[in-house]
Amino acid sequence: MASVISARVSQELESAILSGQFKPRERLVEMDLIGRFRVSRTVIREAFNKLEAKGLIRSAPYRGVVVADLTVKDIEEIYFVRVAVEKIAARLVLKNICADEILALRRMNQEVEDHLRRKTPHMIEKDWEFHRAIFRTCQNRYLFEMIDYLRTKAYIVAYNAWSLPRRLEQTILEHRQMIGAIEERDWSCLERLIVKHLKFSKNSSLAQLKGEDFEESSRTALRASRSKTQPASRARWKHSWRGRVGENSHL
Amino acid sequence: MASVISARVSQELESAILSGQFKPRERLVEMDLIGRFRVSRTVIREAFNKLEAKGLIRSAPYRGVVVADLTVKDIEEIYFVRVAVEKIAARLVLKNICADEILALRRMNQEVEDHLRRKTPHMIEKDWEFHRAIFRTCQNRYLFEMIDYLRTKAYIVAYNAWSLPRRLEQTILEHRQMIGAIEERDWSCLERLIVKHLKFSKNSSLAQLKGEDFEESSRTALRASRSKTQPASRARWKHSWRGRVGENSHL
DNA sequence: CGGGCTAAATTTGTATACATTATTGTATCG
DNA sequence: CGATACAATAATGTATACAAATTTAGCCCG
Repeated sequence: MASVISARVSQELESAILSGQFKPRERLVEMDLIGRFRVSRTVIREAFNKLEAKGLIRSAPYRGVVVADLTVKDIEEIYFVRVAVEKIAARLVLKNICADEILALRRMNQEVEDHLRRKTPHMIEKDWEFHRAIFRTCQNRYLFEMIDYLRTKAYIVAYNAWSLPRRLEQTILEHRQMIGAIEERDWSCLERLIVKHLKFSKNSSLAQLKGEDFEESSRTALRASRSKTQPASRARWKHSWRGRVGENSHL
Repeated sequence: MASVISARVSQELESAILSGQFKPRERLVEMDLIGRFRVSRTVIREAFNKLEAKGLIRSAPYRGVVVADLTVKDIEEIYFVRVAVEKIAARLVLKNICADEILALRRMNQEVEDHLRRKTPHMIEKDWEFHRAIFRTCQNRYLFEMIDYLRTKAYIVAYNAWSLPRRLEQTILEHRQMIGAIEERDWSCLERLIVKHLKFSKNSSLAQLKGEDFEESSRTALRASRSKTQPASRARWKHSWRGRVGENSHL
């Protein structure tokens, strides 16, 4: 199933979603994407399957695919679990990480800092890799999978977080502190850093969510006033299924 | 993506795997399955995608699909996380569950007991539903998803557990104790029950795993002695990719 | 003008044909 | 006899055609 080509498409689509190129609730139409990626519908659908498994899109029979969106409740739930799970993982990291791996983290962070200072387009994925590298040393594949899944999910509504003031400097500082805490096996310090980081991320997401609600409602109002000729009842229908499609598909 | 028909196929395949009809490392060939389910390869492949997301099968490009297998290390890792996560969820259950839901649990358990005593073919999935019902009341979709994912994963090598002596009576007792602990909001009792149950499941899985290793090695020896005419080097190759395919595909 | 009905257009679901790759079988050579 | 090279076979990956469902647009009517 995991053909190399559909993996590429899936990855590029994922990047597009996480970078905000496709916004939550935006529809993804197969026929549009075959042009963009120069592949057949089959491949697009394979990619859709992968993304649905990652929780980045939702789908319903004969109604297509939309980018997943998160409610405030989702954010609350996700971050509750993230805190719990990352704490557990962090404990394992301190227990299992060896000197080589700490050195590798330092080197990797050097690279991250380079990208952050030069604000390259890859800085976000480099930061991502750094966090993955840390938690991979917990030596528990399933714990790692979960952390990755929840982080990805959360980032659906976090693409604006990096444009916040002083975010870059803050990240550099946090990374250094984390490596320090790991090196000294300072459990309570590492825990504090993780919780603080997650709290910050959560607030970013919530802020962005509120911002989008605002934009959304103003856009909706605008459209409604422009298209008075259309039957209002149908327009509202179209809108509502998008918001509800596949709500329980992942439960 | 989630067409009704591929969902059906996916579900039936899942049952077949979890009931041991398809054994770990067994190969699933598309062309064989289209006959069994009377659908096209497209549908089979859709189902494969869903099952891969659930971690029930593994795949590699141009090499097809095999039922996932778990090593002893996997079992250790899975149950470590299950204990941690189910403890957290249980705390939320006690916090959030209401009288109606407890009543519903009692009714559901009555049904489970019926099936268990009559040893119907549905007893396992009824038990499954009961546990899902409990953890659903934690009111955290993501926590619930994880518990479900890990439980499913673990059951790949647990289809023999139900034939163990006194397992049925044990289950009935455990369920009643759990409901009691929930009703009285007795956190430490519920935690004890959960940990005990998981410990038991883990040991069942480990026991089954050892049993299969034994069967596997005797079967392999048999085959090797029968096919002396074949070049030994190639035969061994064929065997080794099956065991290794897609090992890192899910990480 | 607005609401409800039917038909066209769009979109997704399924089946199948063709392309690519891996595995198996066979022959040849050292 | 065993290893290698190459042809035949079987399996998966990709593209496309056709079927089914939904959405959109047009129409009529009150």
